[in-house]
Amino acid sequence: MDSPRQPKRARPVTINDIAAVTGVAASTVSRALTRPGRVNPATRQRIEAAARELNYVPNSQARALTSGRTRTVAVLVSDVTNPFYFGIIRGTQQGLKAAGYAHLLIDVEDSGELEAQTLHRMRQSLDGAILAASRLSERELVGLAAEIPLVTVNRTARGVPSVVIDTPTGIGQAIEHLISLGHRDIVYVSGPVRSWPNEARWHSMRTTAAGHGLQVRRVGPFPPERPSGSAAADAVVNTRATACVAFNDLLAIGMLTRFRERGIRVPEDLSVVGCDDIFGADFCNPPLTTLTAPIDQAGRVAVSMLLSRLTERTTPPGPRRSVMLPTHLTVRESTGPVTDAGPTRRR
Amino acid sequence: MDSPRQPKRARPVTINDIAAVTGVAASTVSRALTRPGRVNPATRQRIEAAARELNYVPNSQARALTSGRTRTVAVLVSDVTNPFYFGIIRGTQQGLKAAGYAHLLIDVEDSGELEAQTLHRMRQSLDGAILAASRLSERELVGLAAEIPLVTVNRTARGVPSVVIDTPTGIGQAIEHLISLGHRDIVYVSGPVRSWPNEARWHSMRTTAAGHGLQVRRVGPFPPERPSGSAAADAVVNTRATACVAFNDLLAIGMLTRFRERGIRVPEDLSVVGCDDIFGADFCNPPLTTLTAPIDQAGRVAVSMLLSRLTERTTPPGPRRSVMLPTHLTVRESTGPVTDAGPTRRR
DNA sequence: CTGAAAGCGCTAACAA
DNA sequence: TTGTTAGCGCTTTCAG
Repeated sequence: MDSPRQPKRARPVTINDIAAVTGVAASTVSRALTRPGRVNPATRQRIEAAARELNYVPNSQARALTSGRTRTVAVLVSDVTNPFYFGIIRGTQQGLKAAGYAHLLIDVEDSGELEAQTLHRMRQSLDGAILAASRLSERELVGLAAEIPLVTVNRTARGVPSVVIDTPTGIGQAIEHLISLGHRDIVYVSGPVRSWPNEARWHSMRTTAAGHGLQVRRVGPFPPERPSGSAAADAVVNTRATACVAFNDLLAIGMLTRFRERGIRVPEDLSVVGCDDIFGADFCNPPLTTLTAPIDQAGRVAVSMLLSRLTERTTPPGPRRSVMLPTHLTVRESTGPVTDAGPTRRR
Repeated sequence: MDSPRQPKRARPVTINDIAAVTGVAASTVSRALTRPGRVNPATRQRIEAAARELNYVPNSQARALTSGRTRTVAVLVSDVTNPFYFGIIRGTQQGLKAAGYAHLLIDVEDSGELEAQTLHRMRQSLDGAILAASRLSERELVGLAAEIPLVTVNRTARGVPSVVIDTPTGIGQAIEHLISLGHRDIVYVSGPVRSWPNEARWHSMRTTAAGHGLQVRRVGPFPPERPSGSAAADAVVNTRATACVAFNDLLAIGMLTRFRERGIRVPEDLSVVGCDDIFGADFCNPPLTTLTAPIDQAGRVAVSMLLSRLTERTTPPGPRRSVMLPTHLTVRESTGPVTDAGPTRRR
């Protein structure tokens, strides 16, 4: 017959074409393709054969229009530039692809407003969304969660499922590691004060130190980026502390560079601990002692929580509303025993 | 009236609701919203007011169904894990967001088959796609390009617009840099042989060296990942060359780690040059001399080429079918003058 | 088990 | 300038 081998942007094959070829109604084709078993095995086979023959691909817009499901999930990150999110992107990509969902990547540039707006506008084209590092208020988050299924990462809100990486507990380990090396004067290099993880880390650090009869100080806040490392490093040196814990690896790596410039030796003059264990933390100079966070895993878990919510019949109080992923301290070469030489030494 | 503040997943507002409220036909609402100017300014204002009032959000599936345009572009990478693609993802994300397009991220895992299949299946839900590091054959690529607008990155195919990063020319610079440092025995650490950039780099290296009366050798191929750096490093040492150029930074950084383990000093015993200048190349140990590639820019340019094709009325032979982006050599600390001590020295 | 028919929300002729 | 009328491709009652 007339099957001109799909010329440029040819009219795509539809279920009607299949119906015509097989001599059944379009609705039967639809059923055969979406709910086999609800259809006579014989006709089903004919339909499937025809579909294959014609190289049929279902039109997802049309499907979405009637079914309301788009098989698309958005992943919102606050800064595509930050390697931390690479892990999230990787993890969610893997999870979603395995489940046959499309992965819509959205950079909301640290703007809560943009975040809310985008989510609201896209709510009809999404089955759900994963929010990594949301800047939204609890109110906004809860409101949005009523519009569209949401899972947050490293952020909690009443009734919103979340996966949080337990860095605070890890911070406790880090502090004990430093104390065991003889450090008594430890400073926290703060990230954005409005960020939930930042405050949690600082709180945990203070508590742990207090448990050992120590007081800790804090410098900053600094934008959690590599260039801020310079100012942060200078601030730490100025405190005369012998060790510091940085909000994240990016900052810590930036600091390392600055210490090197200033002739301050790590770890001899100063011990440095980072957070996250991002790409690069193991090959910087010196390799960074850091809190290894299961970032990819967080992405995968977030996806599976979201998808299981989507496939639930109704909305019963899902079993695991929220999961906490443990971190562990990875000791490399940026931490060492405290020495007589103070951190103020210069070459 | 009855505006119950959108309860859970409420029936979304449609143009019919707006039509009812404003007392015009649905088609007028549609026009007012998509082609203002084709409608009476007064009624337009009433419609816009009502739309805002009701918090109307157009349904993109429905729009796509009739208009055929989805305002979605897919970005295919062959391995989300590779930092090189982070740059592409960043660049495309920025470009697409600025133009109001959605960014669908797809990892095709180095499989040409998966690549072709995915593209074919999604062709109706995409306005176009950007292929970073395609593994498809020329034939397949040209075929697919007839189905859906395509732009390739670092890959060319007849009639398919592309943006290619001119690393080969940069390689020439790198070789001259090494020669000027006194190196006469330089080896290429090969990436995947089926990869177009790999062959181009090798070819350029050979040609440049020949122009200086030098012969170069090649070791590998190695998977372009950090862990392969160990084997690559050992292979290079075995050649007794005094300098090497690696297919990419990932491999080079992996090699650096291995050299360090074996007590081989870089650059005293051996000079190392990478390619791409990915995140980390500047803070590894020692900081890597490498060919800085404008990766983000490549992503942005690819987007703008694609979008300009999409908005062209027909398909006239677009002015710039293909662009070439220059690279430059960034000299850091992994290259230095050749010394008497051979590279075979061990601690 | 299958067919007919009614939309999903929107756009695009074609009239008026 | 606006309204009417068809669909886009698919799913989903509701009959048969």
